Amino acid sequence: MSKNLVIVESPAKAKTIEKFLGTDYHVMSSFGHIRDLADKGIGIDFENNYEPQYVVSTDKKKLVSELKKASKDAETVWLASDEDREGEAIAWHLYEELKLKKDSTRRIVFHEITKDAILHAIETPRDIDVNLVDAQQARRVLDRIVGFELSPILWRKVRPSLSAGRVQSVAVRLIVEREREISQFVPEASYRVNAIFSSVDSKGKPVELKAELPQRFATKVEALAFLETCIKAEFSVDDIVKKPAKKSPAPPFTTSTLQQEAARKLGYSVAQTMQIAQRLYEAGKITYMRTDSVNLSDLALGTSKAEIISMAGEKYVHIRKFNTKTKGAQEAHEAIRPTYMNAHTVEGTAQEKKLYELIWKRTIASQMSDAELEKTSIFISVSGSNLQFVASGEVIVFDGFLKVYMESTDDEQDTENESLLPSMKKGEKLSSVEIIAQERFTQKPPRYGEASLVRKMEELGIGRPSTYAPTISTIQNRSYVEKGDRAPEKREYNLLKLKAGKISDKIKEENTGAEKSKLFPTDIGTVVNDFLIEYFPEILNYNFTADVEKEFDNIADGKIKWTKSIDKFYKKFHPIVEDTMKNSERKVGERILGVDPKSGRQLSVKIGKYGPLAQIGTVDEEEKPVFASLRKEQSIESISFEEALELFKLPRQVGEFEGKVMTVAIGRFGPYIRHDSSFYSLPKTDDPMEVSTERAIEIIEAKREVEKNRIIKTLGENNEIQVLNGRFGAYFTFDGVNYKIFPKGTDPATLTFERCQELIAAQPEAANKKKPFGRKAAAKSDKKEKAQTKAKTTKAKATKAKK
DNA sequence: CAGTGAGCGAGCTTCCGCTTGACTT
Repeated sequence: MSKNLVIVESPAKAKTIEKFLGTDYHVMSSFGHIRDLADKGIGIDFENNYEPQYVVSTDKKKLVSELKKASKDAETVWLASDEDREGEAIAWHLYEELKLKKDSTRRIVFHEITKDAILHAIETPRDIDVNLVDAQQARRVLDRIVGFELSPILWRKVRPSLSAGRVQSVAVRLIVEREREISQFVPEASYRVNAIFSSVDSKGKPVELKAELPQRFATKVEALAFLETCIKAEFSVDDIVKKPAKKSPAPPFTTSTLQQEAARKLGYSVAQTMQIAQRLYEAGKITYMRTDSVNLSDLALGTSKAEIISMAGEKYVHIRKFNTKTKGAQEAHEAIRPTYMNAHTVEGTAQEKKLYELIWKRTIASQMSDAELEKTSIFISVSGSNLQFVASGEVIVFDGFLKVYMESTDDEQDTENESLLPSMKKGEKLSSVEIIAQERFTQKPPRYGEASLVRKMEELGIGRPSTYAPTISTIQNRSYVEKGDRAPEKREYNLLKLKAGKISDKIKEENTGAEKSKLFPTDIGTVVNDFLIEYFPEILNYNFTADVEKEFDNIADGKIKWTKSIDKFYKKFHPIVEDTMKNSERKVGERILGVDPKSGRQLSVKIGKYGPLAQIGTVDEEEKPVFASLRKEQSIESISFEEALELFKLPRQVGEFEGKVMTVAIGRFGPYIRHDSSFYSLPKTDDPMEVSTERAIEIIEAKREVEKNRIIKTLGENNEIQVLNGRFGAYFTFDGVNYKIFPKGTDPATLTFERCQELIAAQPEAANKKKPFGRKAAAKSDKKEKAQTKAKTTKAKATKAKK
């Protein structure tokens, strides 16, 4: 039995540390927090000075009893959770729950997992910082109060099962407001002028030079006037300016910057990035992946230096210490870096390799020299005008860190690759090849993607490295926000071109506004957001978290008692909750669009039981209202009167077939024809408003034909196996499960019952190999989770009933 | 697997932050 028990938060960390400490130390992991506020009810005793009611989480019961046993057997227990607010609280909860003794308990901390750091920590133990623990209790209780008092208001006033909270509601707000900025955006046009000049170099070889006019023209008249003067103008090199410039590497990765770069460079979602990073961490390949620190350990700096020298030479080394700029960063860990800097790559899946290499490059680059550039600008004067063209070029004099890594940016539209310019002399005459004035429009603000939302949240100090990915899935799971694409729209622009002394004037077309994998607010998200902003502006304020963080700091510094701080908040907050519950109106986002010209009744849109709907008439009229669902891409906020009216043209009857009517409508899976209680999907090429009787019959018969050919044969005494024709070729089903037929080229007609049994036996492995990511898997796990909690609650109910 | 949208109003839902598995199609 070991004399010492060390408890850390992460099992991977436990494994590493145990190696450093030797046989006298047994290292165990708490797997994060071991207990939390009680889940039934609010878990806070308001009568008793906000006393938190902590319970050991059900999935931690077994672990806690193991820890308890191990702590009893040990002479000394070392609480080595992270050195931040949550870590301190974890230590305290362990102390309380394991009923540890003060004399035999030590609190130690280290921010890097190196032998020196850990041995040093063991030599310098301290007590649990009660003030820091209290700051965490205040954080926890505040979040519980906000979440559990706001959510029920939404259940009553908007829709059941909704949620609100300090972090998620602000995240949704960002997206709703961005969407409004975009829809209110009015693009402004101006004319940008580019020119191509030609000359000959010293050897008499012709060279071309691209230049741009820094000024833009507001109107076509001005642009045209400038081109007119260019017809007769002489062009000459007025000045050549060379300026040295520097580029510095970005700091090593934090959780947030890793998520952004992995999204930009590798196209991963934030959840994906975290899953892959977790695997690399567990395999000991990288340091901890949930961190807000850009700091590297001395060990890492040393090995990086050695690596750079062997790779590129001494002059590429520039050791740097980065400082975090992030609001509220707690810096309990190092930056995300490779464990061993000399490993340029790792074994593993393609995704793991790519992410690892990204981390390796970023880390190495952060310790490399600046890149040195020379920027050249050639100013070209135009006779008869005081405007000047500018040609700019950039040459890398010394590549420095660019040898391994360049950070990406979000706006990749300005990819004018500035390169080497031909050498020119002052006063040199140039002739113009062509000069183009192109109408350009100001850009809409971009929608947030997952990673750019994380960046914004981090900037506002909202959320923590461990919660970025979960928060993003929460707001999507609650259907406040949807990830989606937007097809580009065509836009006309004007192009004026001066060539060979003539100006041409053309209208051209460009694509604009295409978006991929961006976050869009849903109607329910918008309605909930507007409701919360109306009644709880303080909580939804972007600075709310920053303000309460200051308060928590004061608690941590011992300047104020946590219960006092919470009391101050609650006394203000709770009355508003009560008042809103009593006096606010139900919010369904109703918009009245006008009057239906046919019936003369009111046309409106709102959120209904099953989602957004349009409605003709009102419930208080004698005649019942008529309803129609909004299409997937429509929203209450932006739908027009005409578009809403259009919805009522379906379902529409398209005639009779075999004595039964055929109706065309649009359902969850798109347009369909219903006939004799069967459904027939409309091909994309058919417009549901136009489909004729003949065409509808054609579609029905086509599907029947496919159905007829679907069954190849049936096998087994009760036909329990069916061999069928599917979209991807023949397959067979048994007991509701589909099975592949192999080897390839097998004639399905020759299959026997016995052969099918063999194939069934062979399939489970094949099915297990493919692990799909994404919506399906997520929806599944969500469902399961729900089922589990349901089981839990029914169980709880049963035990209650027994009592 | 495609329709619904009043009601009797049961009993349910919900937060943030710290950690990893547990499941199948």
